[in-house]
Amino acid sequence: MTRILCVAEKPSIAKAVANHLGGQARAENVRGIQWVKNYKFDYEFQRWGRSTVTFTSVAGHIQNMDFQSRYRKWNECQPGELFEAPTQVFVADDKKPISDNIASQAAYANILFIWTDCDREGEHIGSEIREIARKANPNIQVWRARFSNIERAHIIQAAANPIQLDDAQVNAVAARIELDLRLGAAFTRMQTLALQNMIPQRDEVRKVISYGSCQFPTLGFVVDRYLRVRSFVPEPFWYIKVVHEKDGISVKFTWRRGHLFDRMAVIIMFERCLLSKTAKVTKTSKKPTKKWKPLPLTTVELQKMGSRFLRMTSQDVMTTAEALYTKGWISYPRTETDQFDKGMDLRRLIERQQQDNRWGGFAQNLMNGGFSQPRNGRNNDKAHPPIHPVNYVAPTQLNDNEKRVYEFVVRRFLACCSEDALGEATDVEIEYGGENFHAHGLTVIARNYLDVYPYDKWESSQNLPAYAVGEIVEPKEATMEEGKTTPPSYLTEPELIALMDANGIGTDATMAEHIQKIKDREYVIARTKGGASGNGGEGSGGARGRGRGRGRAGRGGRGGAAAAQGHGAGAATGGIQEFIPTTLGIALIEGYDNVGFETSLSKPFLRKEMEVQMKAICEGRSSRNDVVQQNLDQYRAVFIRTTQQINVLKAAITKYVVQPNQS
DNA sequence: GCAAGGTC
Repeated sequence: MTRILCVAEKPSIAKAVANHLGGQARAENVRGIQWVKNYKFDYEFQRWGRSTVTFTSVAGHIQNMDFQSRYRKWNECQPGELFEAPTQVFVADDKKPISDNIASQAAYANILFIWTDCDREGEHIGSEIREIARKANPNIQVWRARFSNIERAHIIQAAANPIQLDDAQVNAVAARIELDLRLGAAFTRMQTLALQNMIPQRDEVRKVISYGSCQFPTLGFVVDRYLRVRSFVPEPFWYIKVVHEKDGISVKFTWRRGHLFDRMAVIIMFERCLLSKTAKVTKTSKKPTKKWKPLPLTTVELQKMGSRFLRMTSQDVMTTAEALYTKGWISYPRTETDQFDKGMDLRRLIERQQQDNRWGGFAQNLMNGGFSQPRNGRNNDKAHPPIHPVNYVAPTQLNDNEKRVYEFVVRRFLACCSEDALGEATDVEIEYGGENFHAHGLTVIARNYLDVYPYDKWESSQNLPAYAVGEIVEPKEATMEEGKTTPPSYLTEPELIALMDANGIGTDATMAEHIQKIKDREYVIARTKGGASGNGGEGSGGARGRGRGRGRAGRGGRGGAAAAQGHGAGAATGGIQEFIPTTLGIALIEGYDNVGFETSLSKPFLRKEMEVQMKAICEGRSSRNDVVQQNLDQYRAVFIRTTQQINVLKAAITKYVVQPNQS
């Protein structure tokens, strides 16, 4: 019989696929590592016939890249040498048992069948597995499975149609790995060595002043917003407000022009209104409207919603979601997919939620005919389904954070499987002294998904009285009002995540880590929005207190800080984190901006560009070597210019950190 | 003492 070694990217996939192919596959322990198992069974492959199978897994990347030993020591080479220093790829100590397991299993196998996730990183992990297996058994044949979910039929299909590893994708990732290492290490050492002794150290530990292609743009977003808040100058504006009373209802009409910054112009228009005495109804409409139910849950959305509604940092949300996943309560929490596969049995998952006393009744309604197929978003990573509950767990078995995240995941899932909320929108438009004004009313007719999803708000406004087109009305009140523009608020965590996502900074699984990193490095401090103290709010002292002063008023209620209330543990109020750069953070960004290269290291363009180039490698339009060399050349120029003009960077540090009161 | 990406 043919002997086949299958390797997945993580233990859960190995287990699930092995059970689909082998029935109750026998699980054997692997020496030196608890969570990886070897599943043994026989299977009739279309291509290879009756085979003896070992199905195992790795746990992410097995190999790491670093410089050769001499270049790992900070004082044995110049940071600039790291652009060319020889590197080596090796198995990290904690991955040895995994690597050894693959080697020993491969030694007896005829075929290596790779089952890593079907994304770029998965392809690279596949190549690492291939390398280890070939070292142990040079004759082994290598294949790869193409699968996008772990439904039985789909897996059987994938087992029957093996393909080859895509070396273009492998090379794209290899380029990223090398660039991140070289640029990260070179700039980090250069900055740290040049600037460290200018920064007051709070304790004995020498703080690293790190650079990374993701952490710096992340910091850049925070600083950018901070500077906009600081430089904000309020501007006065004027507008006209009209109130009419009918059937005992006072109807407020808003000006079509919104507001204008020219006071005289508004005065003239306002006087025309007053002169005309009456207004005429020009348009009325009453039509059904709806509020769409949410899309299936992705990782980015989970982190945004979590930091907005659950009183948790995105990092805590991710750690908690991972714990819920490993315990078997929710599906894999790292996914970009916002579409449920048509074949997926969603009803079975809803059924399990019927026993809960908070949303069980709602789940029951879905089972009794209320079910509606979830909407499809635009993203499908072809590796994982949207995040959803897989089993029911009682709140007593979970800790506080787990309770919140689980509740959110369940409510979101049930909302997805429910109907849109329905309402009726009424609109009335009047013409008054040559100006147009309108009033809008909403009546919610069926709350539907809103009943299980308190994170969305949609409420009836007052009912508008009936108006007829052509009707002449006499305003009860017409006033000219004054207002002023309000400053933006500091960047909040959900906003930062959205910016990172939109600019391709980090991946769904790493964005929270980058945010944590700029906190750890004391580039930013986090505090609770609107409140006095936040957690982690002990930065190097800098910006705190300086950004106060003006404009906390009138931030507008529309932001989203208004959380759901009174709907159980998950619907916490307030508690959003906002980020303020420290003096060090501002100095770094300003310093690089002043070095004056076309694209500052703090801007997201460079990371985006790297993404574009990786795609080019994947599509065969570019090569690994070209991309690496081209980027090294580009960054080397920035590096040289920065070291030559290190005084520019030092000046920024002096301005903000050394003498923060004299700016 | 350095990065970012997987995952436990």
